[in-house]
Amino acid sequence: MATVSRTLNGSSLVRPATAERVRKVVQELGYVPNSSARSLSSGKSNLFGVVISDITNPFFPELISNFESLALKNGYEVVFANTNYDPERLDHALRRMVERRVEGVAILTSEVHDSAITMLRRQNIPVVTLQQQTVQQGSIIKVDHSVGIAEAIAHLMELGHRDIAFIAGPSDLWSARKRRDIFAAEIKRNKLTLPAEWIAESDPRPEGGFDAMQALLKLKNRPTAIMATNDLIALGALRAINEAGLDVPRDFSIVGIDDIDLVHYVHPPLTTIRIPRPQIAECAFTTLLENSRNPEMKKIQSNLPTQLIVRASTAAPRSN
Amino acid sequence: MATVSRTLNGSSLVRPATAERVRKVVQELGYVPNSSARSLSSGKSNLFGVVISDITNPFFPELISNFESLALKNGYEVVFANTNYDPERLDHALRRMVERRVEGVAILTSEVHDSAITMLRRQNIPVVTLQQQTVQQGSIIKVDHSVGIAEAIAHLMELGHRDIAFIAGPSDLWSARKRRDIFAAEIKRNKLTLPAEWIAESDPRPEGGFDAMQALLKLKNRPTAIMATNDLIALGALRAINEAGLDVPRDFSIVGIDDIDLVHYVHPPLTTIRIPRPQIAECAFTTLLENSRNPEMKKIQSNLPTQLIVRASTAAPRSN
DNA sequence: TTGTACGCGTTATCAT
DNA sequence: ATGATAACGCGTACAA
Repeated sequence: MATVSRTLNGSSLVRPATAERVRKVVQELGYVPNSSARSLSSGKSNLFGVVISDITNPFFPELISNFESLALKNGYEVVFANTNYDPERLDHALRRMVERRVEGVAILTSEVHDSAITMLRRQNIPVVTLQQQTVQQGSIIKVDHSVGIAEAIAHLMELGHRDIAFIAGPSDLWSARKRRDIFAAEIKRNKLTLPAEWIAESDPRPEGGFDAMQALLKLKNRPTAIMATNDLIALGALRAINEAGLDVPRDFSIVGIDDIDLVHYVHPPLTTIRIPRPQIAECAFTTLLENSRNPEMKKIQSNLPTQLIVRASTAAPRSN
Repeated sequence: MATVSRTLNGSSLVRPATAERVRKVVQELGYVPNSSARSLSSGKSNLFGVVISDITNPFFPELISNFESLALKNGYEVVFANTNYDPERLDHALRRMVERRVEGVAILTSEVHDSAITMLRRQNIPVVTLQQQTVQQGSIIKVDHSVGIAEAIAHLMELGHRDIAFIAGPSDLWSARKRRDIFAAEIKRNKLTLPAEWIAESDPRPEGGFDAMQALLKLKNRPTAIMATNDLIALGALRAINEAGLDVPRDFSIVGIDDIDLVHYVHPPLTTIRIPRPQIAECAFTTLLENSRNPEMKKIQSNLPTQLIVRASTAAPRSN
């Protein structure tokens, strides 16, 4: 029994001939080790948890895909959970992850309460979150949106725009408020005017952007450029513009955030602010890995840049 | 100890007062049960596995999302794996699922070898796959593509098209070959001509569609309509057409397959053949649930319809 | 209604 | 280099 275990775990304390014999029998019997028993006995789960808020937003699958590849390469497995923007589902998901004794959790949602994380910390489980002002525990991946947003506004101004609206995400999501505030601050810094009605609030999905844009189209004082808090919203806005018989970038310039692959494939390809997904995934993984090896739980902070990617959805405003 | 276990599992054989006391202590200690120990002892993992081939294709996240919701509602958890079209990763994923003693696996990839499934069947694990001719074991979800493809061709012919090309997926994927063959048969049935060069082969991602369409554009005898084996490929083709300065549907009509949400949000919105994702997810889940309750493992076969959804990417050909 | 004791499949510790 | 045996944390049959 012990020898079998040793063989399967590649211990060197087993005679090659014996190992061979073991492997043969294993093969014949179709024996597959039981990972529950394994982790119960060893005290190691070899599991990381990843929580995201919307698997339907292409931003996240790429994150997951990258994280999973890294994990597999390092002999870890990954459990996923999709909260669908529902805090209750977040709690459920984290709970289940604790039950599985994951060795670390990456919470890559836009909103996390401290209470959720406290549970994890009580169990001494390393946590990494995306930058969230409300959360002060665990390691944090900061994504510096201000640079990208500043670049975007500068780009639009250079093209001649002075009337820029912003379609924000739901204001109960901290990340959405944060991006909106950065936008507003940057607008102010550039001494542009920003009527209240140019800040729209939207569900973070394309439908939301569609609705928000329809509202903007009804305004008497229309902006000439639209920035959206994510690409999906920007796509929804684009559709609303098209359905109104108007054209991008002739009638409106549009800038998104995220740089999901699909913005290449719409017409016109979207100008957007790239959020470095591969780096986020890598950063989350390595942070978890380090934190789980070093139980001292020193907080790791990282700061990832954003960057404007200019494509065809921005141009000089029509009146120019 | 036993009383604690009973309390946590909601046994009625516990005096309410005791139960309350237990819960309080549990709360204070921050105790969370260990699911490994639980499933080791009970012999039940309460786990289903889901394997998909490309999490980056929006077709799959919706599948996952639906499946996960159903599972949670029924007290099950789900482990996912993304094979990235790599048969080796499929084997790895299935292996890990067996190690976790999942109570069923849904293999929702386009290609599965019998050998992979044999391992699962040896362990008496229920399996459900999408229709795959090579695989004869386990339950099967059939998706009837022929109806949708026939509808699409009829729709194009009604508009006046007679020259229809097909961008197929990689011919080493059985599902890709199958769709292509159905298309070819349907073309023949309608007595249309189908030069060999109108059957393009493509990577199943937008880049593939882009490249394939560029090749089609170089042809002397161009088709007037393009059908693609999935929506992502269709989006790639659409982009290639746009970049060539041409217009859809003026210069080419395009029909995709899948009906992913995003095809609403490109311009023009894509005509496509809807594959019923929610039903696939539900069918996969209920099949697994039934099969895992009834260890007799009777094969369940279901047949799901496809349906043409007409939007704005199809119109009469220009020459008409 | 509660507590005791064994077993689940594996790893780890000790002998051998 | 190998085998016996005690954990790991939970469920459960059985005793109390």
